[in-house]
Amino acid sequence: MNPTPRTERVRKSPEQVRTAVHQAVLDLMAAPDGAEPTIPAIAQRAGVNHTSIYRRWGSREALLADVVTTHLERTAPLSDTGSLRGDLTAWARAGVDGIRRPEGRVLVRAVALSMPSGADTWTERARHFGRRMRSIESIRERATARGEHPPSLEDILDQIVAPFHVRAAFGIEPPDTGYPELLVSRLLGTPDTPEAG
Amino acid sequence: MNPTPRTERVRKSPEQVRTAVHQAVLDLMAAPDGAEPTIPAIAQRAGVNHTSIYRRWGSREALLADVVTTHLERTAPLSDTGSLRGDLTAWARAGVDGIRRPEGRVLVRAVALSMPSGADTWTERARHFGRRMRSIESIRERATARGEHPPSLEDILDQIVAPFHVRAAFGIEPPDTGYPELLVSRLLGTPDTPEAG
DNA sequence: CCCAATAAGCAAACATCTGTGCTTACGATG
DNA sequence: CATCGTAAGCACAGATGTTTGCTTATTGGG
Repeated sequence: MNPTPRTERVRKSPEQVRTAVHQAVLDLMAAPDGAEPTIPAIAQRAGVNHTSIYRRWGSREALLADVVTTHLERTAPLSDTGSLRGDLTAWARAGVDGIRRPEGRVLVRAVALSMPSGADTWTERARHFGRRMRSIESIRERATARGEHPPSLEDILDQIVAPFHVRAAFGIEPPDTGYPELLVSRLLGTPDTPEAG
Repeated sequence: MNPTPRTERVRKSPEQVRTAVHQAVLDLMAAPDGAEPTIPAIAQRAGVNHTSIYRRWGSREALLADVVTTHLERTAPLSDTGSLRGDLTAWARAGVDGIRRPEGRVLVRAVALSMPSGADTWTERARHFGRRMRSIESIRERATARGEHPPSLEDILDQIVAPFHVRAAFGIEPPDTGYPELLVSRLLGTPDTPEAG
């Protein structure tokens, strides 16, 4: 008896769950409706039980933060080009590629969505954002070590990072040629001329 | 008999509901926890039944969009200073005041939150954003009418608007002196020198 | 003054999201 | 091969958000 083979329920390993969930998040966020995915929706898409997600990550914010850090660091291995200008341009070029293709746009939006909205909010948000700015900081540090004088983090934020976030958030395509170079030149001055500021 | 006076349930007029709900949205978004307010929460705060909100606005996005357009146009009567530089500086100064005080930060965040996340998303988002950029466009138009040659909308977006949105979204305070002038000078060049672009 | 249209309030159904206790598969260790 | 710790799956409960049918106060027009 028991002709019904109980179920072909195959249990995924923790690593499989992690992978499947990450992919599901990226897929859902890249989907045309582009809404913030819910935990149950992610679970279904990933083919795992939603309780696994709740127990492992606890909140959607934490999950998104995990996805972001994982894939951001994978996507941007931080090219060390040997010059401040080169590093910044590379960063910006990665950003352009990022917001031009859906799967990259996703990450930029995910950064915004993974912002903590709970209790201590403002300082917490700033700290969280600081974590995302580490790649920029390391670019500055390398420049300083080389004896260059990089602009302040704030100036880089305003002139390089901000345009990407706004465009990703609002769906505005960047110019298709020379945009990274344009942004960097605004910040550092044109390659030939001395700095303007 | 009937000693219990049934209830002193006073019904609000449509206009009262509208006002109370708008104010509740602004209050809740300015609150320290800064989370996206839910419809029931808004209703309770406003002292109205939540069904009234559902029936009238239909979705939180629509409600936020309504709040934004109403208060944005009230807050920024668009000072016409007589020069492109003056207008842009005034706009930026309003932006600084905006993200420095909670009740203003609210509007900047609300713009982001009121972005449509539904069906046609990207074009829809862009259109929605375009609506928010009208004030900038009118600044450009006035400048053109005066014979000035204003920068492209895109350049203004990147260099003036973007920094505000990013800072509002991530909780980063702007420099407390000269920030509007700094941004405008980057875009137009310093007042004394000729344009740098 | 009366009447019809509009929209607020109420209650209850409905859907969805969040969290908990328990069982059980998997993998590591001895 | 036996045992144990970890974490996935399941069922269900509780909280929260969304929607609908109905009643009734308010408003404006005849």
